[in-house]
Amino acid sequence: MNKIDVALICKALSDSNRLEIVQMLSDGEKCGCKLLERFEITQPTLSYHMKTLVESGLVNDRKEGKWHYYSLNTEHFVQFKKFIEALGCENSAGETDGCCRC
Amino acid sequence: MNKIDVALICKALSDSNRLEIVQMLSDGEKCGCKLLERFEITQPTLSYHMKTLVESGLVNDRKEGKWHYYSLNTEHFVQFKKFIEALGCENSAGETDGCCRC
DNA sequence: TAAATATATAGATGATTATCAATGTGAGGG
DNA sequence: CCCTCACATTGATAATCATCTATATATTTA
Repeated sequence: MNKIDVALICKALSDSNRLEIVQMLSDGEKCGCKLLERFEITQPTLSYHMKTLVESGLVNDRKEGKWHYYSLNTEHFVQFKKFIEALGCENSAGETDGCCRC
Repeated sequence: MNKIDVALICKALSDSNRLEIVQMLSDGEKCGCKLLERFEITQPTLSYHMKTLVESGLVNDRKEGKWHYYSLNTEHFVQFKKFIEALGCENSAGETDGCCRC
């Protein structure tokens, strides 16, 4: 995962509605209409946010009948977390113990 | 640290220039002119990005003579990492072992 | 087949973003 | 006291964002 991918995910998480959607999905997959109930936004706006999340790679979209089930893309999410975890940690070759100061 | 703070930090990290600045600062504090050397942007644009980072709480700004020294706000950064680490982890009360599946 | 439901798309709008050139400010040096 | 250097601010601009209303599409149900 490179800088561009991470920046895209950060952009996806830079809206508090979308952050809350991700929190809700951590509990397991949910369909769009269930998500919509929890927000004070219109259906097209939710659709727009879900598109943003899916395109960032953070969320999966599974269609079943007339429903869309959204879930976290765990693989991608873990990679993102690793990048953020490493960010802000000195990784210079000069370190003798192989550990950063964070 | 609440959702609004996290969304603000994510917004600050949603630009690959700023992501790279944070990477550079992980190596220790740097002055603006040193940072500027590494990018293909003008000085006002760097100034704008640094303001964004400082206002997100992620970066400290220390003035010394005519220089500005920027460094990571470790405390804030650690809190952000904790939030992201917890995000996407089920924390429901039903869990018996107190651990999430991530 | 017609109605209802879940979602997407199109088009509009006001707000915000990233960027620049030009200029202002404050500190040091000759 | 002027000049230079590091940085901020202003004003402009083109692009993107978040949101809405209106409408289209696809699927299930009566």
